[in-house]
Amino acid sequence: MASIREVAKLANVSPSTVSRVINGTANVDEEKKRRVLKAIDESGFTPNEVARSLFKKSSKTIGVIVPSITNPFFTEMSSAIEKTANEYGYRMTICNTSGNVEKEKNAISMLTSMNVDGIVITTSNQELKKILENCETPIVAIDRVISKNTAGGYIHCDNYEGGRIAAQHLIQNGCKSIVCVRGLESISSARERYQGYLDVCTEQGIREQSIRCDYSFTEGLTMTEKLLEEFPDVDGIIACNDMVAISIYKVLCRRGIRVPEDIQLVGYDNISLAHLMTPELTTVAQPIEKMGVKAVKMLIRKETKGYKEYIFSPELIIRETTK
Amino acid sequence: MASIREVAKLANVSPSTVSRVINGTANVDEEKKRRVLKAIDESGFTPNEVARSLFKKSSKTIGVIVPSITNPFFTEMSSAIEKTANEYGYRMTICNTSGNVEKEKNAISMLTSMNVDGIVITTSNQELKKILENCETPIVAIDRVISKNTAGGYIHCDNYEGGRIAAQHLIQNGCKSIVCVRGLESISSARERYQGYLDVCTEQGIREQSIRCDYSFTEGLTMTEKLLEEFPDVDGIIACNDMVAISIYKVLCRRGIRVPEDIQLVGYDNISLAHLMTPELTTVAQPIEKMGVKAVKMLIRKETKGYKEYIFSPELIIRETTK
DNA sequence: TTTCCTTTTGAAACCCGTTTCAAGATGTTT
DNA sequence: AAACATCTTGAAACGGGTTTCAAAAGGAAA
Repeated sequence: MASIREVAKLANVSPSTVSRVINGTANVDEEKKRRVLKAIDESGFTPNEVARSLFKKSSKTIGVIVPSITNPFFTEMSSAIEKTANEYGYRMTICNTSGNVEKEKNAISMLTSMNVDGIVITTSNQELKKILENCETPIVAIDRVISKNTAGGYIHCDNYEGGRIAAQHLIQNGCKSIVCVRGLESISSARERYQGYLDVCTEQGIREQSIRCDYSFTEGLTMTEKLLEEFPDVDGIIACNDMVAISIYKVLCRRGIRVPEDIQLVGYDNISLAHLMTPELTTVAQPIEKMGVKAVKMLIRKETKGYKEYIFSPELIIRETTK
Repeated sequence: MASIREVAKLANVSPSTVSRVINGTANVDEEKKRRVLKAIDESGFTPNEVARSLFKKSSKTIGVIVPSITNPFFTEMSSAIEKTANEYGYRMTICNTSGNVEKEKNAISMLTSMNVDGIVITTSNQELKKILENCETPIVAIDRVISKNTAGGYIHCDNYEGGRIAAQHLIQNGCKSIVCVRGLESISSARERYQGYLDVCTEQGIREQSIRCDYSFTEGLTMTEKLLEEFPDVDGIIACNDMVAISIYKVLCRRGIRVPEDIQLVGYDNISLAHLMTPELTTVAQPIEKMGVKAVKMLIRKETKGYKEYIFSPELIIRETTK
């Protein structure tokens, strides 16, 4: 691979001049510029990004740390991040952690030592609080809060309101026995959604019924079985996310339970699959793309000094799994 | 951020010694080693990966270039790649190209100038042939071939056989009017699958019927409408992938057409959603994970000198959308 | 023609971890 | 005690762009 010094030799100028031609950082004599461009072309030179970022302390990269790269919520978010990053001349690199603290720590130190210009992270581990506070790289937490007022940004959608919306919708639709398939207690967004559901229940004098479930569809499957056993009179289910809603639907269907006639079902997130599945899934939409876009903008504009919170509003999308 | 020279000063040794302690590349006096470790701990030093990879010409990273990061086939593949890469002490960075040649070229030059240790690419653009041939970084094409015998590896699943399997299954199940929703002509894997379908049709004296469709579910939706208009007597559909199969199912369902009673449907890929959807999707499985794992192994073991082809076998997974 | 200002240019330092090389230290053999 | 082998260690060079700084060159004003 040709280096800038070889190009310089070919064009009979100094490396500095070549650098100036490449980056347009200073005026260069037209004749020399032509020679340099010719030399670059002939040698097939491409500037070495590593050397560049070593000096610049910037790699024009946004790092994304997520608990799963197969979960559509995160891929749709990452997709938006990547697209936006590209628009601003940045790349994206994804790290998958499976929610594992060690992997998260690794990912952070890896990304910072790669000179990424910003990190978007979705995590629930309180342990990371100190690390993130001492991290010089701009960081925004997305979807899940690590700790309010920790340095960095926090982008989320009003989960409490989302939980309320879902519960209210089912009650309005005549449900008397609503079960909330709540996410893990450790996940802030899941706790908030549950709280929204709970408050509506107490306000309306409806019994609280819930069951815990992580965000995977395998667990969605087994938890639905358990749910039906524990709450045989259930007529409305709020799922912790759309993937789980899909698996709940599968089990109900298998059991011959009709949706929405016997049980009404509402998901959460509005991933594109919610619209694509049959029947189409009623769900509480989060503006997934907008959240990703906002995260990138905050990072690039360096709006993460101190603590910056940005809250989006959820929206109920009524489709076919509720009346 | 502390540098190795600061650590050296703190520990009262030379930077070389610090480097040797970090990497265990040479014996270091126990007492000095202790001082160095103490200094590292106190200063919170982490080696700068950029400087490291500048010298080493390796970033311990595998680059992945895919046409979409929301398509489950690619995310499941990337997930396997990431997991395997991690096991070998490598990271993964994903580039999304939307099938755009310019973005693909950019991604390649970006990744090589980042000193990635290997590239996994899924592309159909013949234009890249020369670039890939001249690329010093090990490359493996996955799923789609760029050109046989081009330098690098090529990992795929026998698509011709997959097309045959799907067609044979439908014929055995009594289908008389089978429509192949074939993928884009530009995509080698799609061409091969179609060829498999076609050959079975001629062998069995069945009429060839097909319609083109890209791998997005939006097009899947509109193409199904067109399909039903053009082939009103259709009783079997082979989809170019599972996502399209899901959208085909949606349209059929909407029209009141029963699956599998009126029309039998077989997908392709066996993404995890195929199992999760209701009804469960009969599909031709590709060993997505194994393909990803193999790609990483080939790259890390530097088995890509010359041309290395590795073919997996497809497998019919009979579920609920066929009789 | 001299002086001053502006522009262009290359040498060298810089970013920071790694490695080579040779010197210094320690130990062993004869 | 001399000669030799082995280990430990730091100085310096390296990788490849970028930037600073000062010199050189060109142009304009006096």
